[in-house]
Amino acid sequence: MGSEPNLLAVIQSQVKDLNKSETKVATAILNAPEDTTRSSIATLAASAGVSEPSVNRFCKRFGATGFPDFKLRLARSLASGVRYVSRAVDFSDDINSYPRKLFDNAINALMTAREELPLSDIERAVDQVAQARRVYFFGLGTSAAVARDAEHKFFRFNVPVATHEDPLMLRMLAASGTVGDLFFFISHTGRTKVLIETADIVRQTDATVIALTAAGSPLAEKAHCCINVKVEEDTEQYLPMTSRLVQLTILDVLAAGVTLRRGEGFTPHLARIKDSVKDTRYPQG
Amino acid sequence: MGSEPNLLAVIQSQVKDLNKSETKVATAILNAPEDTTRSSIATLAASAGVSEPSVNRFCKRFGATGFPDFKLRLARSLASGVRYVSRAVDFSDDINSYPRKLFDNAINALMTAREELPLSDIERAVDQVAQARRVYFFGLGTSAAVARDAEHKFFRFNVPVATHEDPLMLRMLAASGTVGDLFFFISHTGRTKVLIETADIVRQTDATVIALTAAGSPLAEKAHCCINVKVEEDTEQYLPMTSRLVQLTILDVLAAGVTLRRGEGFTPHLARIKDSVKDTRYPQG
DNA sequence: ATCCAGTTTGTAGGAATATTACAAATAATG
DNA sequence: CATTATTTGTAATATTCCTACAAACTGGAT
Repeated sequence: MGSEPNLLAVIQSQVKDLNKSETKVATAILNAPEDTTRSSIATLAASAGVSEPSVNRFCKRFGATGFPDFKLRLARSLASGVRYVSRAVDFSDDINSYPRKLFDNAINALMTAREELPLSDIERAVDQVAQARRVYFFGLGTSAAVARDAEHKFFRFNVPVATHEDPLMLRMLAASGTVGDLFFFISHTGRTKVLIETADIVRQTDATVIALTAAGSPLAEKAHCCINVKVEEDTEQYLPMTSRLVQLTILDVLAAGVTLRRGEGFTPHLARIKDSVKDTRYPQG
Repeated sequence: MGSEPNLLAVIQSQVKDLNKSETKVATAILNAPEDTTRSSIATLAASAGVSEPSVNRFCKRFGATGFPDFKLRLARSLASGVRYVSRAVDFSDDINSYPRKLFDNAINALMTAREELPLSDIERAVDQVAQARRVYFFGLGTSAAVARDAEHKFFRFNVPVATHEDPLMLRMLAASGTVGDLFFFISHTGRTKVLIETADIVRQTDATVIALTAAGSPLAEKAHCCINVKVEEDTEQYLPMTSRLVQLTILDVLAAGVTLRRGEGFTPHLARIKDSVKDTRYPQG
């Protein structure tokens, strides 16, 4: 289920390589894409001033099996595609535009990630976490908050979890790793020296390394199991924000996976933890 | 661009009011919505175990002019990312379903929030943060990680920021507030006693209270300015995860807002901060 | 010019698909 | 248990779409 590129954009970009009647069809579609999804091949052919088979050929040229399939793809593009272009915030933006843009970007990132979920890696990671005797979540900078969040999530599974930011602590803990210890590294870039060095140290022990980071990065290479997060981000502009959202969601997925692995008998335990904070809140009213 | 309600959601919600054959059609579609968009009315009728006109009637019942139109609407719904209603993960899920569900929920929450962004509140909050002499981010439990993230984001604006979790610290800092101090509370429920009490103390000073929390909650009432996050969440099941994503994104929005407020002359400062961590990473490539 | 290969385009018929009218079956009501 | 309303399916019709093929272009080469 590969995330197809926006169909309208594709048509637009290839419009100059088309022959006469195909060009007519292309412009007709580009002028009224929404209408196109509702019209029959005859209608479109008429409004483009060509014959029906020309339209049909046009559709096939763009990867569709026929006109109905083409309409379907077009409809999909329109639904998602409007906000498809990840738009960077700039100084010409105002309150009416930049919040939307940022939300759009966030949604986009999650949608993209959803289409490319590395399910087998996730499954392996769930296994590791579920079996671990001890889990460390290591992340620095922006990822420190993500690691913190992970700690908050995973302590519920009756496994000792910890987060650290002190590089010396990281190294020492890494060196102390043994069978059953799991070191879970979180990094947007996968190029943070401290983390890579720490992972190196872990690899000299019998402990396990999991990385939630960019595919192909140095950190990813050190890991026994790597969950790839590829989020294209204008990391020049601001901070990595969308990748962080994806990371958090993937950690949610892992937590859910572990919960499922624990089985139904585990829910009372989770409920007890939840109940424990009840008295810290005012009751709903 | 009228945001039509998600077709699958509508079907799901009305499935119990349908008659026998319509129910068959509904379940067939809900089981394989993606396939449905590609299949003919005959195929769907067969897989649902009903006749073609039954399918046709079903389509019309849900506002379509006919089956092709229905497929189109369905395709749009699928593409718009809100894949399912809010489907809770349960113990019948496996690796092929629960990761998707969680991502769907996350995307859903962000899309809903995007439609209801409290722009004027955001603007006011940006003002407050931009002018503040000092900013405290207070959050407990899951929101502690969000507060941490906020700290990471906002220190860049040359304003002293801090996070704390110790209730005693919270109270003492609250009491020490003066004009120009900004206390930024983050809470999913808005009913955490410690935070509410702390906000109370702040209100006895000349400092300002901002809350990123649920509308109408006790905490929201204490705030000078409240950014409402209403995310319906089966908080019974697991943890508040989607609301946390929305909170994070809103904090991103605020950060962007402050950046814009600071103006273009501020970018070198941001660049300097970014450069400072360059040497902690291995270069790309 | 004009012939020829290659390409493009349209025509027409046929195949697939969807809709409608109506009748049979089922359920609901008195 | 009869009567009415509702639901469902059958069969014919209408629509939409696709394919094969022929006509019309195009751009060289003579």
